[in-house]
Amino acid sequence: MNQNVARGGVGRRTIHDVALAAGVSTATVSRVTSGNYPVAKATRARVERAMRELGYVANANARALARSNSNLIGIIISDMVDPFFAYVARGVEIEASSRGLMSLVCPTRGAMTESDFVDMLLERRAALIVLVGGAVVDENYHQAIRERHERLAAAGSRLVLCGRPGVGGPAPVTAVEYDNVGGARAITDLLLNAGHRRILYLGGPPALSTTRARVHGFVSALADRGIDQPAELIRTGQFSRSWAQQGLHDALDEGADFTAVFAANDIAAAGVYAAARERGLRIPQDLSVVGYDDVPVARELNPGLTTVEVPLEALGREAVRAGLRDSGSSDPQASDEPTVLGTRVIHRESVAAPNPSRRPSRRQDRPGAGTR
Amino acid sequence: MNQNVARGGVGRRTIHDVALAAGVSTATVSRVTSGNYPVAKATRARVERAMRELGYVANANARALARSNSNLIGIIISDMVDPFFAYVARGVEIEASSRGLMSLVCPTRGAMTESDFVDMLLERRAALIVLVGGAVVDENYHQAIRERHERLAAAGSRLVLCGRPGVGGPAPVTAVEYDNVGGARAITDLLLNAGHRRILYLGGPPALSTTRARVHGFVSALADRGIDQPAELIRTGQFSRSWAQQGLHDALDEGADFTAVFAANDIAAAGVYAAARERGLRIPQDLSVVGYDDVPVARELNPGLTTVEVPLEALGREAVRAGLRDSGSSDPQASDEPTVLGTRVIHRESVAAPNPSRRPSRRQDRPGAGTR
DNA sequence: CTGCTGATAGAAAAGGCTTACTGTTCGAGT
DNA sequence: ACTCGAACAGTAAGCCTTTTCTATCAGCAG
Repeated sequence: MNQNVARGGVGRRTIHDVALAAGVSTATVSRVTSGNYPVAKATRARVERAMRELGYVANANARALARSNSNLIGIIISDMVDPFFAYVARGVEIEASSRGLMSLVCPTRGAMTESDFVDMLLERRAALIVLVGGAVVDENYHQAIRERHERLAAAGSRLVLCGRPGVGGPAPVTAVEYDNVGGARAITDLLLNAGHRRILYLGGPPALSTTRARVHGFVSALADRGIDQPAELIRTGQFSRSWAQQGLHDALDEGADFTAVFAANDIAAAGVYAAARERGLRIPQDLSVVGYDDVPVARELNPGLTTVEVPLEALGREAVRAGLRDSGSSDPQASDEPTVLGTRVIHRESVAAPNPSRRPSRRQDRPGAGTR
Repeated sequence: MNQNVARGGVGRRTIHDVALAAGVSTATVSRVTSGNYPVAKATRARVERAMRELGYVANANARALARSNSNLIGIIISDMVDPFFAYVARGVEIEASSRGLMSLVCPTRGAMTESDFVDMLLERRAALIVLVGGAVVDENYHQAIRERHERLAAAGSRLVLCGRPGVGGPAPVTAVEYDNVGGARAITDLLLNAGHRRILYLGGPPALSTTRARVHGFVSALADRGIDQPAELIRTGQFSRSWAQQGLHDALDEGADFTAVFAANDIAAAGVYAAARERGLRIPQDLSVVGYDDVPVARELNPGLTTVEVPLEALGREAVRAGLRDSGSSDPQASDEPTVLGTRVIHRESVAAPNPSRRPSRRQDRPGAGTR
């Protein structure tokens, strides 16, 4: 065997070593590894043998430089321990790794912003960047997304929006969404059908597209029954458990009148459960509660939380499919209409008919009483 | 301004453009961006201005190639939606991004194996690879880890073990662990102090180092009180909720005699709760339950789960600190002793004194009865 | 026998950044 | 006034692959 020493790298073989060992040029080796150019059968075999014997593994960085495109896919999420994002990220990862792409997860909860991460991914020439989760859709939104999209396109990266509004126009940005309005409407109907008329909507950042859509579905379901939702029964803030917990306490302290709570998501619902327990309110006898997302905690809550299932993992998978789809066809219209995935109601035990004898009220219920 | 067109890339500026615009050589620009070589103040300012004006962003792939080391850090975990791993990964990510490294998450639950990912990370010249979670420690373990370690070291990558046994020897592999034995012992003592003598250990893959250590802590705490744990009360299998749920049903069906359950982790504990509810067993009156890890679900279970807190995020952070620590000092002994993080018991409401009148028994309790 | 075509394979030029070397400048020491 | 060395900046050789041309070779039609 050709015992030439590896140059460069730290003791690693390069395409050069393989070429020498196989008695071909580096170009041929490259053609064998990338497989997108004809190589004679015998030659291919020799090259493959040399690669095996030398334990050759291509330098992905050199490849990325030469191709000016890396096989990396950036997943920009808010927080990787939040199950909503974890499941979407998993979907992205599954679809990515099935195509040989590696997933860079970029949580914006820490010191880095979405924009920092986009820059870093740009430097890396990531193949695809998936922006996950709701966004603040103000007058700058479309402009900002479009600019980002163009900047990325110029560098050969693709952008896909996942769970936030698409951006149309002459060069639409690929988007994959799920049905927030429909889901909210469906679960509100469920509450309505159980007899509730005064429902507290609790949680979610007010400016976030997700919140807007859910609230919209909620309010319009009520409106369809001729119910006018009072402003004091829509309390937005954050998606967190602690915010919702405090939120329920506040609403009760202020004497708000409601028999059910629509928590902005399941995590918030957990906060509602906690506060209800602290108030000695039984779910669902004294208070019905519904959530959104159907993340695993929904089933661990006691009683089980009735909620809206969001196809989180499918959302992630679909995002990379859509993002990579039109790689071949140069037809920009292909990605014009955003994909939207359906949601469905998951029935558990947290909803019952309103209890006329016992309604949530001011602090006369001693707090901290526990479940019993 | 110098309006030279960007060469190469797709419309992007290169270090060359910046050099031209600033009237310096590319070497100088490089020195400004990397900051590891003195540059006169005025020159630096000019270069920085040029970069800003051109919107220059370095090509990370070219840099990685030239430096033969990318600013990537691989996190090899079993599953990104499992909170145990999600929290560790978050710790890694936080520490990584504070050093300008990006995190590649590599879940081995899918089609890829740990070894596949290691290869891919090798191709990329990842700066650090963190292997998270317990491992099957058989006769090959040390050998395999050591080999992997050497292969990585040869390519300039570092390896750190996180939550699995370290590998000593002449060139020890950096490891960061947490105290499984001590934690298990402590929470077993808590059960013992509450009066329990017959405790079922439930869950966790039998061969996994994590399971071994937890069971060891459990058994030795019992032994310290002169209790000999019968084999039928150690039931290992998987960490999953569903496995544990079925496991409790099986144990009960087989008439096993116990008053408390030590679930291998909190997720398994959730399964125990579910099965207990299906059996009409009240926690903690009829059955005490403890878990391990203290992931968020522990607090949502009702009653709150008494468990062992594992500093998951700190574990991840410490792993990258330790892995990157001895970059400077070439002293290999620096990482000899694995770091081990402490655990502590979190008291909630799932433990009570054993109930003499009511003990878990065969199927006479009608299943599916719910909580009420 | 000549010129052409198709299938392969090689040479060499990117691709963008880092860094060892090699200057150059300028102030300080003598 | 002269040498020395610090401080800074430029030159150019990498780092490893990909890919565009170009060359070679067989086989074949004319």
